[in-house]
Amino acid sequence: MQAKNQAVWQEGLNDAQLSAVTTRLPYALVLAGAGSGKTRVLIARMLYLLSERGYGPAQVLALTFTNKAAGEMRHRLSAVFPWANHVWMGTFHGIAHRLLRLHAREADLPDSFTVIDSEDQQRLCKRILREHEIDEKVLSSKTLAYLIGREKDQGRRAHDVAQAYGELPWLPLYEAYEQQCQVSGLVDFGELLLRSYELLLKHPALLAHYQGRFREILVDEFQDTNRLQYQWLKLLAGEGCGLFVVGDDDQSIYGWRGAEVANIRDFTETCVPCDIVRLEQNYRSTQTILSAANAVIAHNQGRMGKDLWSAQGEGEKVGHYAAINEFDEARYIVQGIRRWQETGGALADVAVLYRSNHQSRVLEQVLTREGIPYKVTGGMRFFERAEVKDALAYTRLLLNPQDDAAFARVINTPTRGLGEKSLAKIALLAQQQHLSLLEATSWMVEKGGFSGKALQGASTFVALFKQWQALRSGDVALLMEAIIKESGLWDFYGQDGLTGEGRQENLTELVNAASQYQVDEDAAEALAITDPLLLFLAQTALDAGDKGDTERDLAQLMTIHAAKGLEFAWVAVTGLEEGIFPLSRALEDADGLSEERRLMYVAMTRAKQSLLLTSCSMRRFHGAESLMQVSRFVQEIPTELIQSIGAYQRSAVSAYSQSSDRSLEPAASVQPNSDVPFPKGSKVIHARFGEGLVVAVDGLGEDGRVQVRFCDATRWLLLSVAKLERWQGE
DNA sequence: CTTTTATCGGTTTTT
DNA sequence: CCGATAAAAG
Repeated sequence: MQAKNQAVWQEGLNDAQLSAVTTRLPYALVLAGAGSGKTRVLIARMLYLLSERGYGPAQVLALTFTNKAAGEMRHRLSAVFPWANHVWMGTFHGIAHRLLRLHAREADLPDSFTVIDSEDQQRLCKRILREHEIDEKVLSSKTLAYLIGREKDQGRRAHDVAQAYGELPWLPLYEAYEQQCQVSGLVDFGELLLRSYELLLKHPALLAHYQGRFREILVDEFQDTNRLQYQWLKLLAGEGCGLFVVGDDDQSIYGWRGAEVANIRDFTETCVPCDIVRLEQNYRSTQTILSAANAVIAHNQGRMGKDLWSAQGEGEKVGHYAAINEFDEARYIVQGIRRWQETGGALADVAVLYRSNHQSRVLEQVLTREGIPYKVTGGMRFFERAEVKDALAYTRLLLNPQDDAAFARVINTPTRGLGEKSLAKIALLAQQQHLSLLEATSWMVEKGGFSGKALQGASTFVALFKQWQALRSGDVALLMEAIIKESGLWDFYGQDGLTGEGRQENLTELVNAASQYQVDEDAAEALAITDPLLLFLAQTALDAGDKGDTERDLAQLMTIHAAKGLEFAWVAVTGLEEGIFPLSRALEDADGLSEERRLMYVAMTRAKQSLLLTSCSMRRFHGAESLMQVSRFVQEIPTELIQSIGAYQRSAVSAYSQSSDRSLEPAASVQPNSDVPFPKGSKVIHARFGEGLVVAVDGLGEDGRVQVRFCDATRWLLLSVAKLERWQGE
């Protein structure tokens, strides 16, 4: 049996991977380059510990950053190891959540505490700003939520910040926020970690219990840990527990969210003896793609150092198309995708990546027009949709009447005549009598605190909750359905026409989800929850609810952040322009450019076979057309690795190009040959614009385009699109 | 209190 | 240019 397991975990590992998997040092840092098989190493390590070193399933803890990664790990482990579901595996937040559920009392939380997301957090901040009569122009709720979040990432509460930096003007707001959450039984994402950290710190017996339990903790994507997560990790590990962390400093792209690459260096210095293993063989991309990516990332300072190599041969050159504008850019990408399909490639192997979400708009337009089916990943997630959150807020309030945030969300959704004024009255009473908003409303209904429309609305609202209380312990799906229908949400969204229909669909989907979540006994056990309604809410809190629909053959559109960890045979990275990528606002930070470059590195290393970079010389910004310069990242790729299609662009850039020999000759000087059907100076006829004179040529053959001066204007035309004919005029 | 009109601002987002 | 909020009219 041992021999069989050994065969399983060893299978197909290279020397570096094997040495990482079998290290006997208590601490190990695996610097795993993109596509170097890091998930495989993590799985193998777990199997090795379980089968070779005699660790029990309860003695191992595996931490990831995404539910997806945790799910994949669990899936792959359970394929070879039958007790996989006894291993604690989850996201940092998921495990912290579990600790808080198990020890809610010790953590000073009500059993029914609710996890709130960033939007709820921001709404709460908005309310606090209003209560403190602070204009959002002075300090926006967004900024406040961000500031609080960042401090929690550092492990600092309001009083800690005051001690460290003195009284900052927004600290009373942070304090009010903490208080509000405590009273309402709310826990935000940062709080999950901070509270569970304090839980362990304040209860030595509990800490001793967990430190005695775990013999090794494995961490995926270690470069993304923030200070608090790192402290949390070290506290939980204590003296006797091994730490096996896997990461890549070059792929740290969440610095803006508190991730500290410095944790990697600190780990090697404070956790000794530490085995450092580099995984540099890449099993994903061609050597050309890797060399290009290596060249770009080499411009960053202070790296751990790592050079990826591939055994897959050189492959084709990296393409760079300098488009006229974003429509031309999208059109060229479509052309590339078509060609990929013609060679037998599947659409599911195609990814179009961009720096910011809004860039998907034009791409979607053109892809739709050209009939290429696609899927946009990211953007609005299921459990973030307004209608879904509305329905869940009713549920939250039913479960926990103290939840003022939930109350504020639904009291007038759908509209029932309780606007700003009524809400202020309720809030005042609540504050004076130390009641929750719901209790205050109930009191006012009985004692005649409302009049007319408001009374009508408030009493139906209060009555609804009494009614639902009876369904409270029954079937969650039935309850959800009752809530959605009887609250009026269903009809409310039904009025919205076409968009309303979609919203109603989502509400139906929510009812389905409710019936599915109830069956998950593993989750119930893990979170030590018996109340089915509470279990449902706890489950949805940390879950985006996206269903990966991979069954259909669709091209994938997503931000580079969303693409991390994924791979595609054919990849286009768009908007490679100064100001877009690197993003101008990101450059304000000291480390901003480095992080943008790491993002570029991540983008490039997604590609297995074919990598196309595109840039526009003109882009519609906030309404106005602006001239763009090609991104410095394109310039950082050695000329011999790149095939420029919009050649004239490259010489026009210059501002960031270090050496002039890199820029190509202007395309106008390209000699006429069979690849250039309309050389400069030739006369052409266009079906719509009429007669014209070619004033510039760019690119070759089907990829090419020409600039033609017609009688009314001068236009760039794609040869693949425009039907030009030679005009043998006099 | 709700609907319309003006003004403003505009990254990335695993949890 | 678009979408999200804030004052002004219904």
